[in-house]
Amino acid sequence: MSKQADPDVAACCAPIAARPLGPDQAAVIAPLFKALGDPIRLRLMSMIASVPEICVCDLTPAFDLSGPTISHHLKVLREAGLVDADRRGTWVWYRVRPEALRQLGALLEITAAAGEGRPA
Amino acid sequence: MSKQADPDVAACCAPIAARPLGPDQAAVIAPLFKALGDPIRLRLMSMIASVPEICVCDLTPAFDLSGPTISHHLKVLREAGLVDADRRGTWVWYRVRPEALRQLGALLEITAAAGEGRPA
DNA sequence: CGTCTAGCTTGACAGACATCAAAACAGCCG
DNA sequence: CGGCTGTTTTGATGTCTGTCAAGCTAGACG
Repeated sequence: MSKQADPDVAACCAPIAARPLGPDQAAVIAPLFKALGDPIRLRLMSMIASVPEICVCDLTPAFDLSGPTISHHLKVLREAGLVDADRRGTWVWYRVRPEALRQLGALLEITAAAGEGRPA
Repeated sequence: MSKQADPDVAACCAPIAARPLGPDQAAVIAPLFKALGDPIRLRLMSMIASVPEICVCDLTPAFDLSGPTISHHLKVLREAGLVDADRRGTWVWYRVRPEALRQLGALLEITAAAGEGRPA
């Protein structure tokens, strides 16, 4: 376990609207959004984020999908660095990585510089 | 122009971590994240969000991609409801839809309920 | 009307992705 | 050890996506 890509958090902090993202920063951040860009993964993410931690055995039955498919989606979230998992005895427990969530949230903040002050 | 899907903003407001997203809400929101899940689109989005509005003719030369490809990505952003566009004379101008950005930002906020209070 | 420029649409194609079945792996318990 | 449950990996398959070339539309300008 515990094998998730560390997405070089330092590369991005300021909101998307503060100044244009460079190609490198975009290449680092886009995969995080992509990981959330699937309804199943978004629900998984929100289920995991709603509690301190949660067992795969509680996630799988919430979907009309095979076990391997859920496992695949969890792996995507893991490799994006959005969640963390470890096995405890028979079961595997997932929890969210708050930094990653916070980082994305900060990116979407709308600052004074943004398209807010537009007339129409 | 001005043909973007209106993603039923009412369906979601509270952070992802507040409570699990229902399948319907996830189906509405995931496409927004998906639209941001491509490096090119993320850069386009950030370029558009950095100024009140911007002409396609200023976006295209920033990338090593054909015009049609940029146009395709802009269409994806448009149909996701993240940006808005209209033609003014010869040029087409894009601007961000602040509500959409704000909505996504709110979703990623980490509230007291989240995985924060975990011991290790 | 004719033509030029800016941008979009269509068609085609290679690569990526979601899904499942089958097999493998990790712990428990008899 | 041998079987049992829970989870991940592998392989195969159909669908989706990013890209470009070629063709098309909208407006400006004679």
